Amino acid sequence: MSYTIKDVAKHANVSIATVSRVLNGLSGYSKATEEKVLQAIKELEYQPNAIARGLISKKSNTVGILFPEVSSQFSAKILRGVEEAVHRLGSSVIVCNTASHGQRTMKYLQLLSEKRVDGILFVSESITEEFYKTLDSMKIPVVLISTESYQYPFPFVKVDDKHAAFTATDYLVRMGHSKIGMLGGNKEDLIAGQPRIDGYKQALAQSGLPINEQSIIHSLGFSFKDGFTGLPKLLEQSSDLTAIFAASDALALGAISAAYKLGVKIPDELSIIGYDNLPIAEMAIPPLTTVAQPLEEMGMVATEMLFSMMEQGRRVESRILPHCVIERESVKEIKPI
Amino acid sequence: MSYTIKDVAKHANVSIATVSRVLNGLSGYSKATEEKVLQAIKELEYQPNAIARGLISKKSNTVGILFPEVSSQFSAKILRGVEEAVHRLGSSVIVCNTASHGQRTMKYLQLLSEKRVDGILFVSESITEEFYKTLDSMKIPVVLISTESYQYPFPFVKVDDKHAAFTATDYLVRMGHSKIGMLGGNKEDLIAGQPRIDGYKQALAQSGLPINEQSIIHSLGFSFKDGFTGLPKLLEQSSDLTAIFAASDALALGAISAAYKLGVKIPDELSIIGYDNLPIAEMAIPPLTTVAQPLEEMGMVATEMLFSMMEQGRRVESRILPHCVIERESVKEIKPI
DNA sequence: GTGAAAGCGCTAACAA
DNA sequence: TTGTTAGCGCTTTCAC
Repeated sequence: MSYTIKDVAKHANVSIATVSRVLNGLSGYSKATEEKVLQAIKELEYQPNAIARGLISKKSNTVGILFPEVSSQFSAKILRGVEEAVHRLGSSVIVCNTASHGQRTMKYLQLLSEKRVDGILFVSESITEEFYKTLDSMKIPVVLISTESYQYPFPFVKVDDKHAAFTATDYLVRMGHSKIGMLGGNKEDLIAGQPRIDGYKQALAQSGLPINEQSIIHSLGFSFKDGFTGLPKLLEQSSDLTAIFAASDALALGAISAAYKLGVKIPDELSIIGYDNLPIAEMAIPPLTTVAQPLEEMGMVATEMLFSMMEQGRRVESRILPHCVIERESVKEIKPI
Repeated sequence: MSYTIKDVAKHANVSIATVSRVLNGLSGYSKATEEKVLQAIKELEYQPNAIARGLISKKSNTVGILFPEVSSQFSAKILRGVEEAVHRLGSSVIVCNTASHGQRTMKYLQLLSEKRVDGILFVSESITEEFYKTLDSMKIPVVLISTESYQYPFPFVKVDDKHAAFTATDYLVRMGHSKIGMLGGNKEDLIAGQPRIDGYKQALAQSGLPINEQSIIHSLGFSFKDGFTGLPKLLEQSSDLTAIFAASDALALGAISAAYKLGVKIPDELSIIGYDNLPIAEMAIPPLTTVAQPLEEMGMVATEMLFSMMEQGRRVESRILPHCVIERESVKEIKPI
């Protein structure tokens, strides 16, 4: 059992109130008592009990973060930014892996509520009515990362998916491509799925290029496997493609592996641009050209938003962070005909 | 402000002691009062305050985990296993990114101590005397993951690095290779660096193959970049190598990328086996044959060890988890001469 | 079967 | 400048 403020008080021959004062850097004691107290703290190696502090201050100095999948590179990068900012701001972060499972998410929300976390970060998933209700009843700030809600008023930080997809596709156009296919994620996904398809189509339309539904593959997810199985299908449907926009880096890597198996040379016979700029992008062969989302920064910005809501008690503006294309070697410039 | 046990008691017309009893599933009340209390809890949507509970029970139901780098795939996989087990066991996990920085680590230890976490998981890094002292003074269970300490008595869970490196190298031998090089990590690293080199040498020795220091590159780390710069050097020192054991998957992928640039065909001209079996291993071209560490399982097992120490108060045995080689396509079988 | 009351370690209002 | 005291929300004796 470690020492309490009482022990320190006794040791320093002062009251616990005085100890509390020097502990919290308040005024109301002489230099001499401060010395005495500090000395006692050092001698006893006293550590204030954050739980007792939390009980009275009604602050746990802890925030919760919910991921559909903590072990993905995507989540890990966001977590890195969050962890950095949270600690800089004097708090800790509890991580929860929801596995995109509603009931599990509810259990976590319950848990975080009982633990009296000061705020919640919600990543990638969409907010159901059930989530909203309990989030709302907790009366603590919530910030969404890499997702948004059209129905519920939570501030968010993300990239403009449609715009980023436009940028990726437009980059391909500028590199001389006109037969451009897309390896899409789940089109039911209104936040990260459909908007990227819209951006792709808009880029094509803006350059006067035809939009052909045969040139799009809609996968169920954004995974390597989806890309691996998706590419052959896409090439079968549209054999004259010279470039592909993949809606995630994992999808793109899967496509590259499939292309390798098919003997299709990247980028000589087929160019590919990805989306995310995960660490794997630069490990690809060839290194993957991709549209970067500033994941760590998104985590940091979201955390800062959360804290300013916690401190000032008022809502904060959502933030759209800039994306940019990272040129590597998976896209080849071709001469327009 | 949410409701307290007092409100529930008032609402149900019982004492707070009774509410506490039903909350904790203790005996000492009639079926009828239980109903009343449960009803009141439901109506008020009462949520017990875990902080108040923690103050009195002296348990925070929280454990801390320290990583040198949370955002690596390696850490993320371990975290996934830990998160799973921790929640199954009724706790939460606070993550800390030490950046392999001593002072930062000390700050986190301090923080976790003040938060009165029930246990600590320490990943990949080695325990300094300073860490040991504060860990020891916290008087809570500690379990090491993917590292161990020769000087301090913390139980650990890891793979047998030397043995796993032996297995990897021996696999290459069995596939007919006799000119085998190694892309090593930091040899100053007594836990993950040197043992893998030892395992490699032992496998060679056991098969009567010569050990040539020119066939080993010692990098500073285990990263993609290290592999990328390491391979050309290795090939320059020993141009007749037919196979390479890389001490990590990242190192192996870096080597594969470098080989690609050099025009060296994998596995036709050079075979490569990795170490870790991260998700990136199967995304490589060609898919990487590697020695798998069961990272998620390591996280789960370590967590279970931690909890059994917390509950039973006594030390627990360290665990060496089995490794195995995952055959993919980066190693070619060659006929012995 | 149920309630009153003490107290976990701390902060903050109020006195002195 | 300093101490006394009343809680924060809960668990747990100890009475009844």
